[in-house]
Amino acid sequence: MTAPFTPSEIWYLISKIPKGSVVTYGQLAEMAGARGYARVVGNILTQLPAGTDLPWHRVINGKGQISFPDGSSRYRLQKQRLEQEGVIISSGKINLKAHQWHGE
DNA sequence: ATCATGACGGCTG
DNA sequence: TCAGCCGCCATGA
Repeated sequence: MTAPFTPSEIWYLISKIPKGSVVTYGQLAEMAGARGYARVVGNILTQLPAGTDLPWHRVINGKGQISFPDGSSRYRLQKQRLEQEGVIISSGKINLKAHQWHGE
């Protein structure tokens, strides 16, 4: 854990993402003051407990896509949760310009 | 110390 | 637009 931020900092940021909005892994890293650490943010999400209350589904990659194998159960769960919040997903892609959250 | 792997991202043809 | 390729950082074998 040599990263310039701790898991709890990332968890906090994620808890602040408004319903119906999304942010990218790289964005979270930047918000935590560490450009280039997108991958590490992903590593942290992997450690999340199964029934966590954090809205982890609002975190997607920079291409505007869900970072799970298309069709996998986790992919379907994330997609379903996002659509339920009003996020439009067409052709597996999300319009970042329209849904991306830019901080508080 | 080296190698592979991952919920990433940017550049390029 | 899209697939490749490469760079990036942490973690575990």
